[in-house]
Amino acid sequence: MTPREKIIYAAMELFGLKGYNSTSIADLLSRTQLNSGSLYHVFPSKQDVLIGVLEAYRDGIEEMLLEPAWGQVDDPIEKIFALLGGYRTMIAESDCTYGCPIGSLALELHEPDPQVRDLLAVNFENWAKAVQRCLEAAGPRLPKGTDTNALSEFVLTAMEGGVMQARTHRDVAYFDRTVEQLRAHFALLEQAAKQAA
Amino acid sequence: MTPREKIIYAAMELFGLKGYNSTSIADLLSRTQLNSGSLYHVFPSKQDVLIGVLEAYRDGIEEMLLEPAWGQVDDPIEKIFALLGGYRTMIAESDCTYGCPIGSLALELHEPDPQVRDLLAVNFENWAKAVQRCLEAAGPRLPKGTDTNALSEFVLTAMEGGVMQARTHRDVAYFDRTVEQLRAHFALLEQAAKQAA
DNA sequence: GCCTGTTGTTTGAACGCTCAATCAACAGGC
DNA sequence: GCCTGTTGATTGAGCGTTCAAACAACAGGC
Repeated sequence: MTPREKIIYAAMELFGLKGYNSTSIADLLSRTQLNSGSLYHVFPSKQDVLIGVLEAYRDGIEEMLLEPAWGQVDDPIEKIFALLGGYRTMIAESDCTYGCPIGSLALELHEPDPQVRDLLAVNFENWAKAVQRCLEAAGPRLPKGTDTNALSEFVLTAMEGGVMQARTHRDVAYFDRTVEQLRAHFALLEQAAKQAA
Repeated sequence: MTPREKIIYAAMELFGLKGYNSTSIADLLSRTQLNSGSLYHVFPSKQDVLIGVLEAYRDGIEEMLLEPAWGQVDDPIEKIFALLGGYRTMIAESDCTYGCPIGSLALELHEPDPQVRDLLAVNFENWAKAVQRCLEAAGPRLPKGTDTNALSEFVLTAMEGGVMQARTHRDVAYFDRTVEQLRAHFALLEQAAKQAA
């Protein structure tokens, strides 16, 4: 494991746990057992660590997020809810302290550099696109002319909002109810598509 | 205007603009033209300022948020979208840097004191309850047995997720599409209620 | 096999600065 | 004279970052 990997790995954990601003370089050093010079040899600044983390999320979405969730799911719409189920697991396993790392950073960083903001946006975009592919695969089960882009963004919206409420109340039930509402929405869409056919 | 009011007012602005951690006491002092001793005479710690802010949001939801949005709206379901319209205005007027103050704080503070967490939760709860009253007022327009509590939380979820994406992409359209999807959901619900009748 | 020069990496003390918080001194009304 | 509220320089911890020095690994010449 290279120093670079060590740092990224530790930063992913700590940024998620304490946030970016509240994670000090000293935190990263004690977690990785590196010295400050070594860290700064690899990353010229703290923000570069953040960029590295966001790139890692961007490049790892398939194997870190999608593949684990979709291992044994074929139905395209169930894949969407399997993805949400992955988040539910994270919330429950963390005693409801889990927050989507991208969403948390997006709200914590109020005036991010363009490079950072773009990476946040790209991460959201890739997530939504993965959902959109599922929606396209569902084909005629959704009403003709469905805006799959807008609907995929809506799924992301529901996930982020549900995670936020679950963490604030320290209660997964808030996430569960959000997912339940989304399920109802999909049920209504499928029903409408069937009636039109 | 008492020092206390000055501080709360300035803190509401600055916490929203830069976040809690990135707002220094010095920022509050220069904004209010107070001295540090005066501030600490009113608020024993920075966290107490935060608590004051959250209490102000809690106590001011009617006149600061609901009344302005509902001034000329009677239809209960349109009241919900008028409320969302208020957020749309804030987003647009701020060049898409606006974030719901409660949501931003909820995600920025990773290990908040119980008192702070409770205040965040209460603010969410009151917001959702206001929406829920609209849903109840809509009566038979929604399907019989609709879980108005869960649906009101879903509206909050949509607002928060939409605001988050709009700010991250610096583009109101993301918020608009979220609201559009929510409108579609309500249309389907109303249609289902009508068919059942 | 041995020395020498080079390159890339690691070390960790130190730096300058900002932060939240303090407190002895003071002012003005009653 | 007392008391409530204000002043603003001061404190000390913690922050991100720097840098001269040490070190390891290797290549080439002899």
